[in-house]
Amino acid sequence: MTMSNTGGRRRPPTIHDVAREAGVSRGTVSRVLNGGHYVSPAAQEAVNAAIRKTGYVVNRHARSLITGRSDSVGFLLTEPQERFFEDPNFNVLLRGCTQALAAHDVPLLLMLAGTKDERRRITRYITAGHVDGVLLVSSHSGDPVAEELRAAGVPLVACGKPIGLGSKVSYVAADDRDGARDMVRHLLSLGRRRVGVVTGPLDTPGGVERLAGYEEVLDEAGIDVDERLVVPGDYSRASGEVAAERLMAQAPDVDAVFVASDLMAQGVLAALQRAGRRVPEDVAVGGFDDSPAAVAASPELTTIRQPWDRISTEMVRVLLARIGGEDPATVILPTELVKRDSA
Amino acid sequence: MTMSNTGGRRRPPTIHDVAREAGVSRGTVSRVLNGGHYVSPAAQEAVNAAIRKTGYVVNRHARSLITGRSDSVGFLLTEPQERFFEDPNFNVLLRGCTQALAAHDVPLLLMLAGTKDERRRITRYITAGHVDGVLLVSSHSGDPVAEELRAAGVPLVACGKPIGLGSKVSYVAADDRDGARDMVRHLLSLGRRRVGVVTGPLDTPGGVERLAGYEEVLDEAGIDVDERLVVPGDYSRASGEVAAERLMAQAPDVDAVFVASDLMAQGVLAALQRAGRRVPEDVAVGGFDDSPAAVAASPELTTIRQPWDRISTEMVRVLLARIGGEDPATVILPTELVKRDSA
DNA sequence: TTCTCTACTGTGAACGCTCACAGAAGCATG
DNA sequence: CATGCTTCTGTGAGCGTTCACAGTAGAGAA
Repeated sequence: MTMSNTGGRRRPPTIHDVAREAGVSRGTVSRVLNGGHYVSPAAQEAVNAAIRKTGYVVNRHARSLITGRSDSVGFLLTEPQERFFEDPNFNVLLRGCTQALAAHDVPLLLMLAGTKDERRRITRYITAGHVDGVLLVSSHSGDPVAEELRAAGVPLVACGKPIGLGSKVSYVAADDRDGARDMVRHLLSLGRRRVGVVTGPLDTPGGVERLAGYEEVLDEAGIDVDERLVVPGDYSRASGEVAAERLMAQAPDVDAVFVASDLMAQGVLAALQRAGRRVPEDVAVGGFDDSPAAVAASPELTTIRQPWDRISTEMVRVLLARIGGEDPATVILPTELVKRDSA
Repeated sequence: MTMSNTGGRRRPPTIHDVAREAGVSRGTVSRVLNGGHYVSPAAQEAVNAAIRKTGYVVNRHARSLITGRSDSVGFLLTEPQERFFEDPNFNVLLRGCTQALAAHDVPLLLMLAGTKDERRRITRYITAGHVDGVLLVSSHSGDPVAEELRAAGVPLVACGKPIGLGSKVSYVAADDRDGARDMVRHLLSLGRRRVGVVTGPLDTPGGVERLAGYEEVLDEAGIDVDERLVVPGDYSRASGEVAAERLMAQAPDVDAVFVASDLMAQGVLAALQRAGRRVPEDVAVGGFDDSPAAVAASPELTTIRQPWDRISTEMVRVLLARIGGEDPATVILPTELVKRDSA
């Protein structure tokens, strides 16, 4: 009654069995397994046949023990997890990374650093070399886990530009600034001249960049930035409502708003409509993210789409390069303006 | 220029270093690491001090090589991935499993079996013993991956009752039938007597069970099941619309509908309202899942909540027990009726 | 012939750990 | 005093790979 799960599992074949089957030595089998250089075609074929026949699969533990690599990578989320787990874009990212890694036969270990305990455990786990590198999702500044990993020399690729980490960390990000520029240009092209902005948190690169894009386009159009049209937010829906009310109070003649997230834009829509302003007739609204909130909103939000699928494949490419000892360049990917009804 | 990532990483301490530091042998250190039986308090303490001092972390590859265990488990998704990745409940499940495993110091490997190639690769990976067990998310019948794993004797715990797999597979599920009973009883308690049902796909256990619960309660209330009130669906929003139209055509006097998923219920609401029926005044509607669709709908859906957080912790508990050689019982968890506006 | 070079192959050692075993020490029992 | 039992400790072997090295065979050059 205690060994119910052992039935059917037998000792798997080793490289030794394959060598005997193929009539060669362990060394030759190993060479075939690792690229096949300096192996005669005959031996090559014999080994492959033996592998097929025996159903041999390499024992990764034995390999790792000697190579010092684990041939696996971690996917580390240090953000407050609710925010990301509720964001479908996060799912696209996670799925994309998993699949891109699978193509290289590299397993992905999911790591969630919520509590202090978990953070310490995960840091030890990673610095002990149990993974070869880490895909990092963490946008708030001064993340201690990320800093510790960087200091320990763990290959790291961040999603979005990390704040406070040295230049040793590669990252892959959407071009926030350019996305913001596109949106604000679009609003101007509709003839609006009193364009407000609801920013993201300004201790995150995304928040800073999106605001910078807004200012650049106004500059370029010869419009002075009016401080009364700039209102801070924190990406949440509630902060969007508050911001919109402040905006209407400070600058009643506002005729367009660039909102740095779709969630906030939902709040902005609600506040505007409550105040009797029609969207987009009286005030045009542009969001950011192309989240499901964008189509759920009414009117449907014009917004900026980030290329999450490409972000994931690029993150994997860059991380594997970094693990391989290269020093790959950071990647900035273009965004896309999605026109719907709100602007 | 090619070894940028090696800077800062040094050879980590081994069990040997700890033994020397503590003035004991490798064996004693190993015993401390694995539970501390047959170790004197003095040695125990000396070893722990040495571990702290050296910063030693066990090399899991070396351990796995000899124990044959990997001390990791896979989280395998064989469903069409879109469906699950878009479902926030799936996120809760994944997060819950990751955290519950982390508490046991067991890493979770995320595995997505989308294409045929991926399926073959993953099957080989798992049957080769690279993970000790698998948390399985796969509800459609006759899943070949699951069957192969079961046949290979891999410890398996499914989420939801698996169809077509033998009794060797444990599972953890919400009590679909009881949830359905609760909802239909609730509809009857509102005085409704012409209660229809939009079923889920009847080749899934969930679909079958929810329908069974509906029939049981009608029986219990002495009401004959009217075939015209039973309409099939496939959990999608579109199928809900179609089903509602069929329902109104076949049984115009319908005054309540139990819909086997919130998504379908959204479709049902839309069709009913288009036909001029008021919800809940003319027709009461009950959903299932308590997904975000439930609160996004108007009126907000009365629905059945499944305890996804508990499902995940139970899945982990059962899997670890099974890996440990026990034969744990299957777990059925209670659901909860969430009353909102639609019924 | 003899030497060198290239292409290939086999062998022992090592990776860091656990496990089985042997043995020591302490104490009670015959 | 021998014997047995319990509690604790050290040692050697081995898990399945890779890696460095030595060695072989054959081709071409001197």
